[in-house]
Amino acid sequence: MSPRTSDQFEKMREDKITLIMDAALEHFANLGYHATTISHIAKHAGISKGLMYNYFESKEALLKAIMHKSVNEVYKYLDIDRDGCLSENEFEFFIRKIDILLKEKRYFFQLLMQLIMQNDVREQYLKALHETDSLVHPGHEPGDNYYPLQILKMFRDYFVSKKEKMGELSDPDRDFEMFFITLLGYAIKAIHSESTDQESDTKIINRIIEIFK
Amino acid sequence: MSPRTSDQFEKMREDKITLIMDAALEHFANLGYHATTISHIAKHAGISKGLMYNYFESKEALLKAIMHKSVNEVYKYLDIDRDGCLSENEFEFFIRKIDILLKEKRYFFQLLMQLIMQNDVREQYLKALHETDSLVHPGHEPGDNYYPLQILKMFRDYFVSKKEKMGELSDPDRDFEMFFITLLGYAIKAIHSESTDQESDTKIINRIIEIFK
Amino acid sequence: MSPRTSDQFEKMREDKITLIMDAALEHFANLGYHATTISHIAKHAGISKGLMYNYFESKEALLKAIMHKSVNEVYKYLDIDRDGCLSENEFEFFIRKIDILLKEKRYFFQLLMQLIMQNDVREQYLKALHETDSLVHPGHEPGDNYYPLQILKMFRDYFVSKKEKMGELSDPDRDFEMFFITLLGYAIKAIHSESTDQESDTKIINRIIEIFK
Amino acid sequence: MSPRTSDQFEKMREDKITLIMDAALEHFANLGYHATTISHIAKHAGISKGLMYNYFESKEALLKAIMHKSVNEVYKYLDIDRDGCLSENEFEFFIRKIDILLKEKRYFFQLLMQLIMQNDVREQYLKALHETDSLVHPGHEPGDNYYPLQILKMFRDYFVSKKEKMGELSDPDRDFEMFFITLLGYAIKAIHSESTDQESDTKIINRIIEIFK
DNA sequence: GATGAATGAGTATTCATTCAT
DNA sequence: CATGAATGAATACTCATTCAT
Repeated sequence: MSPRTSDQFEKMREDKITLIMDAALEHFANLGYHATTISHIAKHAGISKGLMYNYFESKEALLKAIMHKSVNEVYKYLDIDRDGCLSENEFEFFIRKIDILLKEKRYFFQLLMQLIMQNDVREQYLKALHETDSLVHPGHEPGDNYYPLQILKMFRDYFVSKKEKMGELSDPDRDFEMFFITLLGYAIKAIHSESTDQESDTKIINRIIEIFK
Repeated sequence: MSPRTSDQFEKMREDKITLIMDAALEHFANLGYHATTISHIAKHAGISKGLMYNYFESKEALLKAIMHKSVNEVYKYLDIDRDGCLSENEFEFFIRKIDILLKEKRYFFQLLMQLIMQNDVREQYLKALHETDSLVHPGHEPGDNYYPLQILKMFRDYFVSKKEKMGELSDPDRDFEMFFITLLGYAIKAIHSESTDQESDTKIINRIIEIFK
Repeated sequence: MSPRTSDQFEKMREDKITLIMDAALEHFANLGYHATTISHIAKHAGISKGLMYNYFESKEALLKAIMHKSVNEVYKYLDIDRDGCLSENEFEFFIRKIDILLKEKRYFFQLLMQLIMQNDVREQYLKALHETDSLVHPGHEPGDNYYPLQILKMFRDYFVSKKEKMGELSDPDRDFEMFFITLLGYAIKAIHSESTDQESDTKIINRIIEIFK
Repeated sequence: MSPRTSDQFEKMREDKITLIMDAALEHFANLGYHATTISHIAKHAGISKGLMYNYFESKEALLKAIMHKSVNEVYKYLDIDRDGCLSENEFEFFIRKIDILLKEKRYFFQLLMQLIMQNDVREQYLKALHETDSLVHPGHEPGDNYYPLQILKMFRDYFVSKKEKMGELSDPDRDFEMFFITLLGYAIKAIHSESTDQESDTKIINRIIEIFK
């Protein structure tokens, strides 16, 4: 009888926004952004088409909101806000964390990969990532694009310092790139394989750690 | 003004088809299949929209024709129609061939990746690959999907026989998968990096050979 | 905390209605009826969309209420409910009153002009004016459309009687029409000119009086 | 059988564009821009909705094209590209021309008036008129907005020079403005009166000429 | 009364596909 | 064979109106 309070409205909004984003992310991941219609999303979220536009200005705004939120969640989970330096144990820990993320946020990574595969989107998206990165780690300028993402830099540093410590003859840039492509390949396989054969995946993760740690 | 022979006509037809397919492949790779319009393709190929429909039944038929042709070209180039067994030298040779292919058929692989990233398309496309595979290698049935692609089987066999020969303690399935994801990661990086830093790429390829040969 | 009397409620109601109508009139005048949204109006009036529907059945009902109210206010201000006959001084007085009205009710006249400019609305609205006119002056039937508005009749009569008195050779119908279009042109200029250059306007009003008095 | 020539296509395009613009202008004038739907226009023009977009980028582009074309036609008909100075005979001639224009291009002027009545559109449109004006009369800069339209300037000059010649005590600015609002009032009445009572109109036009010549 | 979330019919716009020439 | 005008179904988006609280 009495009108809803501001807080109640806020709660409703939050819930609905989450509902819509989840439904949209799933469809975007499965069908691709362009092939996904607002009708699809609305039906799957159990709302009317119009309601989506109460919360998101456009289909593209919805996509950006999803990506932004997911990227932040990933950042938060990875917790890279430490000294920016990896010990060997941290290295292993990180890789296992990433593996968990890949599976928990499978839809996000599927969508991310799709977007990155599109030449026109990739450049634009990488730029946005830069900015997010700069915001999270204020030490870096938006223009500073040698190591666009802190997390990549951290891993590269790991291989550099590893060489120093070991006095090895290895090439840290090459090692880093080998590590990067191996992880990339694993990620793609992991997020797209239907039967999550966890045992097989664990073997691979262990092997990656064994090789690169 | 002598009437053209039917051979000449056939030649013109082929040229036109190639023209259209090339234009379409480039756009599909850059913008994605859905975001690419027939108008775009036609304008870029220097023909009218209507003409496209003289050669291809639909946009989807065009896509399928492109994929079919490209897959065949790749098969042909890789020349896997031998005894199906890899020696060490052949292994190295293969990887180097694949690297060349990735760069020469960059647009095809970019498109292929995009398609494979889409859950609904992937399944369907993998099935089609099976069939192509079966056609090329009549020993296999379309339903037989343990080794969907001969080429994959060949590589797995390589790792199996390597173990046998070496009497090593390695796990050939794991090694094969490590090899697969490493190559996959490399492929994605190679086909999408703007500046084809050949030197850096060669380092990686050499390292891959060094590790897995 | 004593319960409000129904008079107090009625007063609040009236205030709210006025608030909404004022906000709506301003937006209708600036953007046009169709381009103005209920959301715009509600936000500008500082109320919710839903509340508007407590006071007005629909957007169109709101428009009609605004027009009705404004027309009545204009009628009241012009006070044409006398003997229906204009002396020369009354003529001058009237024109000056109209000038004041144009500026005080600028938004109303802007909206009125917009509506009148639309062929489909004009006819319908003129009919409604007739009825209002008939209500105010019960001597006239709704169908009687020779002198749709008493005020126009009064002015025409003025020009007729002026001729009679003066014994001039003038054509009262033509003079009336000249007067009408001059005032119409002045009105449009006056209500739409941003910088209300009162001096210049007064010159014109004086000139109009000089010519037609 | 043989494909159409470029010329044939061009002709078809021109015809269709004219057809669409005519249908659109009529509807815009009758219902207003916002209340007119593309479906309305398409149905009235006897074409599909989609076809409109072969010729005009958007509904707004269609409106602009119509206005641009009409303004140019009016300019051309009025032929103001002479010495920019009006003799008394030319003055009379002009007014009669304008009267003809008002009736021949009734829909355009109805639409023009509607647009000008909308505060937000007016400013924007006047700016566009400036530019058109500057293009037609290259002596004027876009920024020069004292006399935004050559045609207005010409008339004002007429009243200035009239005073000089006559040595009268008149105020040319006031006279010009009286002339302007009279013509404006006449225009509005003329383009909106259903029964084109030509006789009555001619009387008024004659009177206007008599007064202001 | 008051709120703003929710609806859905309606509108502009796009684009694969057809077809007369 | 070749053209591009033409179609219409589908899609993103808007907004007056309703309704649970």
